[in-house]
Amino acid sequence: MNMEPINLKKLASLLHLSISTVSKALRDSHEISADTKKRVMDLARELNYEPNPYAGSLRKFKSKTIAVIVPDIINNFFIFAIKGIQEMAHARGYHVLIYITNENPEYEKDVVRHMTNGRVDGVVISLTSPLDDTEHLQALQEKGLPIVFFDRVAEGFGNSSIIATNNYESAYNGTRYLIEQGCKRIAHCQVSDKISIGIDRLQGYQKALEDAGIAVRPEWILTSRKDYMHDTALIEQTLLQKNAPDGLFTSVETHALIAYDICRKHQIDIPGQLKLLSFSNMPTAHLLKPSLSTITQPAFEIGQAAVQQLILALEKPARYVPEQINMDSVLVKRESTAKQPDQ
Amino acid sequence: MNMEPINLKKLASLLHLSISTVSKALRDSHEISADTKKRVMDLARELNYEPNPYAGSLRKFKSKTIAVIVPDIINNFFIFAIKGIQEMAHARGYHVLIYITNENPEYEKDVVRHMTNGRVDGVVISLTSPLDDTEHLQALQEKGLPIVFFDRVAEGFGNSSIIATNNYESAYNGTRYLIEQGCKRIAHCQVSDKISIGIDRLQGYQKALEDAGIAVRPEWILTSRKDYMHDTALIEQTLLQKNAPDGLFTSVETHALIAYDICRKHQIDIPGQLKLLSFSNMPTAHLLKPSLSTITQPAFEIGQAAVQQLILALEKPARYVPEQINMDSVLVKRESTAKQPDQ
DNA sequence: AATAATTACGGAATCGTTGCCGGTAGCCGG
DNA sequence: CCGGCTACCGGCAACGATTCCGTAATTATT
Repeated sequence: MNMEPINLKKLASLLHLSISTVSKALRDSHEISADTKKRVMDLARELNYEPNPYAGSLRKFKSKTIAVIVPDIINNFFIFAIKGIQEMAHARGYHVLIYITNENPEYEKDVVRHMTNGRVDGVVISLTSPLDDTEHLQALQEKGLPIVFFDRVAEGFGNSSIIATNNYESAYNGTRYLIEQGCKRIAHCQVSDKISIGIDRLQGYQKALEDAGIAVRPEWILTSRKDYMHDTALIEQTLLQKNAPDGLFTSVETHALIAYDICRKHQIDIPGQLKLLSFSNMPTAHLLKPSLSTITQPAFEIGQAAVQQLILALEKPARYVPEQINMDSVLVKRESTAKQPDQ
Repeated sequence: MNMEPINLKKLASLLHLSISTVSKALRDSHEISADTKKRVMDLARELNYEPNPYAGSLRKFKSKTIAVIVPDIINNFFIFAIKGIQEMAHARGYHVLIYITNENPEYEKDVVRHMTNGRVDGVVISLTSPLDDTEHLQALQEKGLPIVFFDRVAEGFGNSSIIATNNYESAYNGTRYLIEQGCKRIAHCQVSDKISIGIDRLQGYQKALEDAGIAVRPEWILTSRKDYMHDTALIEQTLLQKNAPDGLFTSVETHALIAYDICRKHQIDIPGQLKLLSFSNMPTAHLLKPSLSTITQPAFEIGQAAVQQLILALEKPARYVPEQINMDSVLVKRESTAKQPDQ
């Protein structure tokens, strides 16, 4: 069952040609006659010859492989982004190694560090590490590996493109929308206070409150620890306090779902007592009870754009200039933020 | 910025040692003195030396890389399975290449064919190809590459483990449950009539009908073409005909969501007019309106088990015997199948 | 004290592929 | 008839790491 492998040497001996001739024939070199090319290609096809990718990588310092590093996969944003990354990469002939850091900065560092050995030509990453702790990324840069950030980005990396959404504006508009719907006490649940999207979205939220003349209450800025139990307790306690918020703006769909569960448990009416708005790419948002108002990012397109930038950096380094691409997310208004009769 | 690479040669020259000595020292060989080992390891750590994986792969015919091939990624079953695969693989020191075939058998064949070149040590796959068209998998087998199937499996591959759920029993129990809830006219939407889970689930559905003395109506066995428009039209037409089904049992969550949309559009009451049951791993099933009754597979565990089997085949081929592991799925009863007062 | 065994290291081949260089045969112009 | 040109092909040295083998120096054995 374990057939002996077919390689150039094998082909060459069968065809009574030299290895280099076979190699050139397969690569359609002009140095080889049409006759010979045909003989070589026919036999290669017949024997199902597939060049060993690692031998080529060793010579050419290119692996035609990229890494995608994401904090989480149980999150529809990343699912759609990965789908975009995957499709674009394969369309351009690249293979995709996937790494899930589980929101663990130490693990992310490990993964990134082991990436300096030529296994991949470039990296597409959505960070879980705090913005002030990025030496592991610097190391990659120094090795000359192109990096493209998406969604959770780090700025100030000279060579790196950044693909993100208009987080500040989205959060501003979302918060203002909640205010327009009658909310006066809006809490915000951020994914982290140390990463880009956490900071940008918080600022948008704060600015919208200020512009409406509403004081920002620090105790209503909830910061996730990416721990289900902790986050649940934090949100629950906030929603159950006296004079509780009448609006909740969450930064990831997980927290919106937690809020749903809490409201069911304690019979808090959405949107009557609490209006809920969340960044989310859930395909079921419109089917929930009540349907969930969302700020939806173009996740698939973000993934595609990230890979396009990366491949540009890899294949036309001369023509490549790092770009900061900002895509618009859309606010989809549904029942969870509906204005009530008495409001 | 593009620092010169550090490899064994570089380390050797810096340490005034030979390449082979450095290599052995790093691998903790007994041939090397403790002194030298320490000198080597210290410098390697200081310079952040990472061995080139492809050079080793070339010599040892092992890449420490596996491929996971799935038909789709916008499907929570595969999401959780991929998470399980990923975690287990990384825990055992393997890298994971991901390929999404988009339910396209031709693309799957392409991917599999290009896998015979040593890029991966083994393959974890959920099939999209019909059961009677598996030469591409035979080719892998002949090359000696271990394959582990999960969920959508192919039998009769001597070397291959199979990880699946009790599809027949689950479908039987699910259908019987619908009957117990008062359904008399149950339609079934299968994912395909040519793959394992499609066939097994259909048989379970049919047997449950027979055992209840209900005739199987072929026109109520809907076969997906994995095309959103087509599937929507098919289900819509079935649900709108006169004497329409009073129960729908779908094999993938996508079709359940389609059914939700159709029912909303045409004001068909769930569960009043139509009871809905679906295989699904949706985290939002309990939050839908109405909440969705599901048959939920242990997707994460299936992914883990698949990789465990694969690594066993790779690392202890002598001790490895192909296994057929069947895990139980659970039927979660919710509103979409609730018995009505008059039933 | 002579031989055997052990320790610690270096040399060189090897994995499969690429690409530079060189060589031969045939053809043409001068 | 010879130099130069093109078309076509082969030899060989890499790429980075592993591993078999060889060897010198030191230690152990009888």
